[in-house]
Amino acid sequence: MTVHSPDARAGRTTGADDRAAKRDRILDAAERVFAQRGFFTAKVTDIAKEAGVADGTIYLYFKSKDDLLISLFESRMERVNALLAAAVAGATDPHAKLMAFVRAYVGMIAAQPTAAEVMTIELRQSTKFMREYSAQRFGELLRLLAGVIAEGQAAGQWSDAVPAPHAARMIWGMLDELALAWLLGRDAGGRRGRKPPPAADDGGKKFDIVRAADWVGALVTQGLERRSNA
Amino acid sequence: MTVHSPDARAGRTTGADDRAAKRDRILDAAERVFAQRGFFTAKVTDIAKEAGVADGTIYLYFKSKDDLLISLFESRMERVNALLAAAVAGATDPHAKLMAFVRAYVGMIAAQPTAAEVMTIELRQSTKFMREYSAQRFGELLRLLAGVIAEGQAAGQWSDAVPAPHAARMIWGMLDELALAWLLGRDAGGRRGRKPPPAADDGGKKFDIVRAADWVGALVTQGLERRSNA
Amino acid sequence: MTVHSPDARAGRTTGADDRAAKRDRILDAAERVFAQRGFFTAKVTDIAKEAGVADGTIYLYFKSKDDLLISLFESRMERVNALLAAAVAGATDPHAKLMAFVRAYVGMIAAQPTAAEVMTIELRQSTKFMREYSAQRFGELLRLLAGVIAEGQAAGQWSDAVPAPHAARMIWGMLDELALAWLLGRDAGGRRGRKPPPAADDGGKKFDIVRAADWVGALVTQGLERRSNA
Amino acid sequence: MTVHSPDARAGRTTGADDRAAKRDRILDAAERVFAQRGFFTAKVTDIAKEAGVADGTIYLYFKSKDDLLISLFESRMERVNALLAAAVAGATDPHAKLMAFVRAYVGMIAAQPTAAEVMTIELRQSTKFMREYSAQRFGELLRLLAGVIAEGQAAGQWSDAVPAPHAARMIWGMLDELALAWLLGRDAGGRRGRKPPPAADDGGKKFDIVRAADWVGALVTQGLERRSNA
DNA sequence: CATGAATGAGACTTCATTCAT
DNA sequence: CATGAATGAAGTCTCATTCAT
Repeated sequence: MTVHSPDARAGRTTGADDRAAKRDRILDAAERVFAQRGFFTAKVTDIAKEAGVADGTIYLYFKSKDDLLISLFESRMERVNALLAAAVAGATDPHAKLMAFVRAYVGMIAAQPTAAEVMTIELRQSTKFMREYSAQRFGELLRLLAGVIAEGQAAGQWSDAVPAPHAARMIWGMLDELALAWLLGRDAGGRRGRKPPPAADDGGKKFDIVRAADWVGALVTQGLERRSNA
Repeated sequence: MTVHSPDARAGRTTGADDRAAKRDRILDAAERVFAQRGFFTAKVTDIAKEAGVADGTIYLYFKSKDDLLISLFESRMERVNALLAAAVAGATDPHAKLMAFVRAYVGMIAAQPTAAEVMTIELRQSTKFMREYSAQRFGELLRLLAGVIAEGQAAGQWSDAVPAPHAARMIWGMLDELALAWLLGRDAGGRRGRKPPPAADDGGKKFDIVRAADWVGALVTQGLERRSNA
Repeated sequence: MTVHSPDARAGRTTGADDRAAKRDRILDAAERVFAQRGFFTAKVTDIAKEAGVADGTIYLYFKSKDDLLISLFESRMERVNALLAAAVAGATDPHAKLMAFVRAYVGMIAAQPTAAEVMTIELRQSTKFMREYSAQRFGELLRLLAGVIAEGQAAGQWSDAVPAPHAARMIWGMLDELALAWLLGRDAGGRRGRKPPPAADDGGKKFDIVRAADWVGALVTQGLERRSNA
Repeated sequence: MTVHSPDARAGRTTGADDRAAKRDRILDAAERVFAQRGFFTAKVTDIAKEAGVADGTIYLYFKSKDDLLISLFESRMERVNALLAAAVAGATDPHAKLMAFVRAYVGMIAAQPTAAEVMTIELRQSTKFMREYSAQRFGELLRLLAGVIAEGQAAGQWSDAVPAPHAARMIWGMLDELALAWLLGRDAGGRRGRKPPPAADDGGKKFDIVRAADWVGALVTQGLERRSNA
């Protein structure tokens, strides 16, 4: 039976897998198109074309354009959270966990800039609805990080001057801003050829995002102040 | 008062002032509507209604909806940059300058949350064009902050492990993320009544944004690590 | 009929034919609406309604309202030029060719007054752009006619007191003006019920446009002057 | 009283004259703007600016944009009809009258091309309403010409194979088409730099419109045919 | 399931006209 | 009379979504 199924050729397996595969193809296409055009500017037709399906097909897999956006966010966020959780789980003490988190995140940015661009720029703040929605999902990520901080504070290793949840926010803010700067700086000048004045560096031009992990580590753990005994 | 001015009668101001005043009224209205609906969702009609003018009047003051957005951004950004510059100028040593910057910013957020919401959420990443455009304007702010950092580093007071421009980015990221958390937490639940699970605090709920200045100060200058000699 | 054509079932034509057919339906509808309301006064909605399609459908077949106008002009002009060329080709000597041209044209006016009205009145001089555009297309028609004149002049049959291209223009002017008079006279009084004073006939009231061919023939070949030997 | 009137300076006379003068200024401005942009494309603001008055002022002299169009048409048509009538009145026999008519018309075209452009192109066929309206005014002109023809026919000088009113139409058509060709050819290539293929002359390029009077004379009186006894 | 032509609500923007000054 | 800022109706065009094939 499977042999004669039109989908059985080329090693394809079940219909359910086919369905999932096509859904993923659409999500990947949406990611590319959103990254290029932005969510509101992106047209469903563009995504369909990029995915190699008909416009109507999109609606067999997603209820609406909004639903597609949310599903994409969901999908990528799961991936991110899983990766970060694994990184943290692979370390032992709080400091190592923090660095693992930071390194995992910047590594991901560097490895998948298109996905990162969509996450960092397009998906986050598109609509009020999305904003509230994403807050929940980012919550997981933030709680993971806050857990690490709290652990370090509980161990007496880190100061508890800053409540762990807010410290987590702040660290996340650093990472996020660095990611944004790197992503926007990547193709600086862009299609408009308009370059910002190169004289005064505002940190927005090409730099090594992976190295930025060390900056975050340095700032977060030791701060700017020179240690008297260092 | 002087009766010979053609516009002085009946307390009327000059035509130029009238024009600027109405322009401002439209910008204020746009700010409120963008904050409520988001840029793409906001309709020109809504803004006109909010400003108490006819639809067509908008186009006597702005070339297009895009132009309105950019003008709003420009206007608010000037205000922000001026305020921060003044705060920094009022302080003497790098540490005081940094704290002045941070306090001025969080104070502004607290004082004008609607404006802050638009700046932090809507205006920043609306379109590719806007993104590039805003990058330039944020550049000013970042260079101001980077200047303070560099000054502290040059004075030997602060470590130069992190290049000043990137340190500025990171500090900005912290402030921005805290602002975002506070702004979204302010009316959490929103018009959809959907509340995030209250159990695990992710730092997104009501907190005192002004107090957050101290957190930033603490984290930036001393880091998390407990001083050996403290 | 042949069952193996994938589109032959149920008498359906090919998709390409469908597309062309609907395009034509829209053009026909536009012709009627332009004739009735004029190009600038005609609303896209009117055309859509007349064609029995949705507004948006127009834009699946034409880039803009302007494009629709141009396409209509193009379509009708091709038809006219082909008909006139065929008429001329079917005659042998210059005089016969001239009369064939004239008769074909007035015949067309009589047979398709709506199309003629749009060609003669609406499409010709709508915009600067259209004007330049149409000049090119009318050029073909004028060159055909000029060729006939030149042939007669070369054969020594006709005087070359008037250069052929300008003679062609003049003959075309006669035809055009007669067509205009007839078209406007057809439904004189129109929807406003305002009738021109019927006393003095200015040639604008109902007359037989087909007979006008003989007038053109008479005037063009012999002029008004009575022949001394006639 | 008149001395102190603000309008009395510079030899200006009564208020009524002022009013008429400004009305004329607006009409002249409208003529220029219509010639340049076309009736539908021309904006009332453009005309006001060209006339050096405020937008609202237009409405103190004309009921509407349509009224302005009609008044302009009226004004220019009166001038044309008066001129042609005078020319015809200055001649004695039908042939001379005909040539006087023709020469007066082409002379006018050559002398006032802007006015001619508006008459020939813009004003004639703008709207259904205008079309019917202009038919009446052109009627005068056509009746004048038809009178000349009829006179020649009555004198036995000219064949009555073509009814005078229709002969008048045809002659008018020649003149009109020549005028059109000359007007459009004047600035051929125009603002788009798109030149029609120069190879095949269609009579649309620069020629002497005044000489065209002779062509009309030749064609109308003698036709194309070579006289056997010539 | 897949297609993609068709739909039609709704957005932005223009511009003739008005009216308070 | 003159002004010109304001009005708001109306038009063109877009694009998410549907549904017959």
